[in-house]
Amino acid sequence: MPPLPTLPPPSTPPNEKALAVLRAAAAVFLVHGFSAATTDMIQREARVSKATVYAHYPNKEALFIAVIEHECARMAATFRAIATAPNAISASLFELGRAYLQIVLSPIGLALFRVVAAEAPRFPDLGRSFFLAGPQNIAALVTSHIERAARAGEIDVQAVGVDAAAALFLSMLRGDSQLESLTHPDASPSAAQVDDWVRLAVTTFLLAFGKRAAKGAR
Amino acid sequence: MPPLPTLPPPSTPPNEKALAVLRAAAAVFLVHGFSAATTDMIQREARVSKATVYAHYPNKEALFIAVIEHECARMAATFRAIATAPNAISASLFELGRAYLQIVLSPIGLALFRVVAAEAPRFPDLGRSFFLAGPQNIAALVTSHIERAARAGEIDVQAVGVDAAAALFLSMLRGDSQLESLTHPDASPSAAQVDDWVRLAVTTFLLAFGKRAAKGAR
DNA sequence: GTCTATATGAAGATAGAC
DNA sequence: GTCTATCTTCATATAGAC
Repeated sequence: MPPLPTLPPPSTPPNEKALAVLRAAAAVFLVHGFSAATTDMIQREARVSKATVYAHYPNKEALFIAVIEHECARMAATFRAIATAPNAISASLFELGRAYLQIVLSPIGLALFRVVAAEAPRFPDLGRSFFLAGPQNIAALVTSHIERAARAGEIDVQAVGVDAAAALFLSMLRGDSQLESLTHPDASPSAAQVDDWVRLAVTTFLLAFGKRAAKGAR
Repeated sequence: MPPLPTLPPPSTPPNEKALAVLRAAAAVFLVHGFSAATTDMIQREARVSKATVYAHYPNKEALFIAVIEHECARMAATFRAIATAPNAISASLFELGRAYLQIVLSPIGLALFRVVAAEAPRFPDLGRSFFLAGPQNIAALVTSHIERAARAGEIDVQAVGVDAAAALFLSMLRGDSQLESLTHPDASPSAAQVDDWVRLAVTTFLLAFGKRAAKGAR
């Protein structure tokens, strides 16, 4: 009897310990930033010896880069999931906006932004990765949604163009909410507060680009 | 309501060396952030001995706090200068917006934002100081400008309120420009690019809140 | 690959002369 | 107040056994 083939480890089997290191590193780097984080913290958080950390990553910088790239990929996957979700076709600006803001204002979203903004001068590639995985990704989503709405005659964005309209919508969403959350780390915004922000952005967007009926009816 | 205390003047003794230390510390902290900055760098930059640094500031944290408070106070002063400038009464949204964006996107403005965002969890007071000195300050300015325009019948912001309208205008201004500058530290936006961003925000603001003639005339 | 133990350097902060 | 010299601690990274 041939031996039952043990389930072959997937192509790139991240070693169990290697994964523990990466997860621990994420936790530590996202809380303390690059410089204040120490390999000791990571080693302890991963319940692993210091040598094990260096067995999988050549140095602290490489580990940091791996962490941020990993988080960016997760963020990108989240946005792709929104894009391909069954309700995507009927997704309103409001739903899209709320999904975006919930990610941006989540503890991980804020921490990632803090770290990337702070370390972009030192790690320029990470700044670009973050921009592509997050803002760029969601902007493409919103743009296509706006394009559809424009073709359907629901809105008119000729004054600024589709891309700018999408960017402005996202800017209005992020604007104050992200700034307040970044500078007031104690207070986490409530779900109701988030909804208020989204409504405000949607209202203003439609005032600017909605068909005149919406405004004239007032 | 207790009177808003003006930011307490940073305890800067008129001492020549103390000022050199503070200026050097600003240069170092704004470039490297708190943790990566070392007192050696500051000492060297100030052309002063290490003991002199500690003669004026009890430790690295206190020096950092002094630096950030000082920069926030400078920023607040800049905005107050805009407010009281002779041309303030005739200042258009465009001029106000450009002044704001030039400060936000300046090397110091970006560096200050990076550092404050990164260190706000560790130094919550600095987050608050920054918010009051910068966004809050300029928002008050824009709000009063919008209020005047609304009373003059040039715009109608009843749909969202004056405060929200001001916040949205500033959010549209900052939005993409600040995000791109933060994540792409190599490329500094040109003056023309800045003007484009301001025009875009003003255009959209007027589309949303301008009297219908502006929109109907299109 | 994983551990314990350690080398090596640098950081924050101080002592003591002037 | 200011300097030179130094103390102490701790960080990154490695050596060598298993």
